[in-house]
Amino acid sequence: MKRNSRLSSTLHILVHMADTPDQALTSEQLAGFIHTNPVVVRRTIAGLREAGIVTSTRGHGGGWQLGRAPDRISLAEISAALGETLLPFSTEPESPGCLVEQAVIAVLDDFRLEAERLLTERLSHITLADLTADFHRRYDLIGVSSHAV
Amino acid sequence: MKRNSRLSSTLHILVHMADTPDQALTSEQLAGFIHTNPVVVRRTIAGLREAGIVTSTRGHGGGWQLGRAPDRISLAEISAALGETLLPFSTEPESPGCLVEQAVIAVLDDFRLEAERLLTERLSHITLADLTADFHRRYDLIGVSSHAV
DNA sequence: CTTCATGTAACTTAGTTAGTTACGAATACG
DNA sequence: CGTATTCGTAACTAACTAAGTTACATGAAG
Repeated sequence: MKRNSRLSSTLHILVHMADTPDQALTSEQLAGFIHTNPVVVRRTIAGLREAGIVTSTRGHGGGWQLGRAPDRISLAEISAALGETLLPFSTEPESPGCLVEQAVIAVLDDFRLEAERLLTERLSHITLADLTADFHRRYDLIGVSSHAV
Repeated sequence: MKRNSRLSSTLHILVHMADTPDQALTSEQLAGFIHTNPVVVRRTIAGLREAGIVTSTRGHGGGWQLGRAPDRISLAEISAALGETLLPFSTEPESPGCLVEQAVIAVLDDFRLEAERLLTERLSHITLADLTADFHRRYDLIGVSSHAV
């Protein structure tokens, strides 16, 4: 199965937004960060706007900004707002009435429910602020090492 | 993203195989259980054969059987043998050199590694025998209730 | 040596997602 | 004003994936 890069692209964009909190970034600029098209960006983060994670303003000087402080935006929320599934397997019944299938689906659904709870719990402890902090740590390290050389 | 039903279909097939341990089931019969094509079945469970989870024999009277006892076949092994990814998101670098991307990928990879470890651990505690037991429990319940009525 | 079954390659079809074009709606600025 | 800028969104195209299908070679049983 093909893996989805929307979560990682979106986080990339959001960290850039967190890094310039005083100015709105246009879809065009955001698209530049992840080498894609402005329309793709708008489409992708439309769900984040509905979740209040980002705000958008139209017209001159408009663009995108974070909807609240980075330490109050968790990866769990972002993932949910993107409409991503944490677990990729489906348990749609395909042979209604087959007891074997019912048993398989029951066990798999139990597992999925518990797994989703667990993963969401963990993702809810990682915030955008953690990502920007990690970024700045890396940035400072580069600075120090180039200074030292 | 579209969800993958290969794990659940394969489990369905395997429970049927576990339920008739003394006879080999043909791809044709297995395909019937999940309403698909024999070739799709062979292709799907080819990986399970390589993992020793099932065996196949050709020619007259041939077909598929479990490679070992159901209580020694875990869902973790099955999932791995299918080549499924437990987590659907990718972290391929797309802007090499971008420190923001590096930070995002580092955090996401950490999360994925830990999540995969956790999910695999849980899946390794669920065996095919658990599934067949659940199936028989359901089967007996139906039997009892129709007897009672 | 005929029949049955798997193994596998090659092709077709369907469905999903990214990318693109186009244009309407809203906002700022002179 | 009205013009430039920017988002919102629909519609289309292209690329990719996975399932389904056909065909045939290989191997085993009788």
